[in-house]
Amino acid sequence: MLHGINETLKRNQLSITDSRKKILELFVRASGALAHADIENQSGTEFDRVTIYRTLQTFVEKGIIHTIPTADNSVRYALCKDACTEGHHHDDHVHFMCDDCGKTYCLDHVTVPAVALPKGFQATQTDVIVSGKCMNCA
Amino acid sequence: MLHGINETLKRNQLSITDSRKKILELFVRASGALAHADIENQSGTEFDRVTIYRTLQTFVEKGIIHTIPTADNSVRYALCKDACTEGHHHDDHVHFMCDDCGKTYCLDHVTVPAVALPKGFQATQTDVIVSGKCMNCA
DNA sequence: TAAGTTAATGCAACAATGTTGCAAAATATT
DNA sequence: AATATTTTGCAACATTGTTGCATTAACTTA
Ligand SMILES: [Mn+2]
Ligand SMILES: [Mn+2]
Ligand SMILES: [Zn+2]
Ligand SMILES: [Zn+2]
Repeated sequence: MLHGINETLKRNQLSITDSRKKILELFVRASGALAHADIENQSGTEFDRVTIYRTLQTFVEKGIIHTIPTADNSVRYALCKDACTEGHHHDDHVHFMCDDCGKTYCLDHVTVPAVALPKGFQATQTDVIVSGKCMNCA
Repeated sequence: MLHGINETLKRNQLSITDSRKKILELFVRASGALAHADIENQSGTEFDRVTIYRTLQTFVEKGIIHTIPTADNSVRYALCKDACTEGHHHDDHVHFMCDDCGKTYCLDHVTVPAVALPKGFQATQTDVIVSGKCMNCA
């Protein structure tokens, strides 16, 4: 699966650089979501902080990863598993944050329910964040 | 309705100070949610930035206001209309963010749907954030 | 209501997070 | 291999949030 990384970058018309390869690899290996700080920790002093910010931003724009809204207002990112493309995300799954271990999960098979809005409101996106105890901590 | 402010503070065993009165008043008057910056703007140089942070924190702890998770990761606050008490919030309503005007609404009458989680996951809280166009911008 | 007690505020200093411009380095193209 | 393009690292800055502590304001009780 490791060589899929270069292909993912190519497919998205991104030049293949050390930081992009390494950061994308971290996401592929990760079982849950990653925060900026996680990436900074796991890659040591290898890359500049700014490079990580820019790489994450690029990946989001290309539809390689998506951001996860959290109740504690810390930004997290996870691989897009659906057919997301540049400027067009389709990550309509529920997210789960464990209060115990802090891990954030993409529940890819739990789709977000439809919400009936009051008259006049038009939805374009719905985010659902569930928190509680995860399968490892329950 | 203005004298309800002092009573709300008393009921929550908070001493009545200028900053608390003014900030609570801003929430009562506001039709939507407020960010820290909104409060800072609307109160001018009247209060120190730190005081605003501490007041908001106190109000959240007491169950007077609740935080709203947002997709763009900016903290917003709104009055609790349900029976929230110290350390016990019951704001199980859907939130709406307008992409046009930026306003955040508490849809008090739209309750969050139940979500069926995979085996092993235990929910304690569910947040639903819908974004799109609000009644004024649609 | 005045004195004593308790709690909140303002200030300064700091920490964390994120952004921008630009020269140097790496990647892609020919 | 030479050139053109993109990305990176660095420095500097902006924003957001936190903490300790002396001053000030609010509350309590006499
Ligand atoms: Mn996800
Ligand atoms: Mn609300
Ligand atoms: Zn867990
Ligand atoms: Zn609007």
